[in-house]
Amino acid sequence: MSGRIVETEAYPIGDAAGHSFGGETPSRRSLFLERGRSYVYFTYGSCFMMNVSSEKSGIGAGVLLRALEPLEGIALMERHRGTQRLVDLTRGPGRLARAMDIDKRYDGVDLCAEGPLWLGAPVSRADAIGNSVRIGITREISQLYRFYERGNPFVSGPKRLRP
DNA sequence: AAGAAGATTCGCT
DNA sequence: GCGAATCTTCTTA
Repeated sequence: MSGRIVETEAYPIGDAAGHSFGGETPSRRSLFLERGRSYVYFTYGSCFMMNVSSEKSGIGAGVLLRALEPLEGIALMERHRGTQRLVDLTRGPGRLARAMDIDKRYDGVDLCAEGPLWLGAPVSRADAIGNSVRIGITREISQLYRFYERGNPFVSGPKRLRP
């Protein structure tokens, strides 16, 4: 399976809304690994979400993957998600992880190395990038740390946040 | 040992 | 648009 990343959110160093805020704990260890590792966590009783660590070892920060444009393995993603609605397959962080069958098994893996899960090179040039407040958080709500490709139908969130 | 909150999703109206 | 579902982790006693 593969997809083009069309929406992300940044949780930089010292961000009070980030999981690294308050220091390193066993479950959040991966966020403190050197840049390019995956940090997968479980929330709301039903959703896994995937981040890419973004700083050097020992410093907690990362980028949440919020949406993909599905490219390969769409039939398999449909099976994982239990729907055939293409536009809903990977629109949102929980759906994205479910479609790709990403769970704790992939927590901490090196996304820049050979393995079951990795980040590839861009397959096409990105259209204009919009930004907005982050979705679903209650702290640091004035920061515009959500980034998305304008007009892409696979971007999540309310319409007013994706013109 | 118990309680509350959470980087969401789904179904219903 | 709204509320429930669902469970891990951290906080407090």
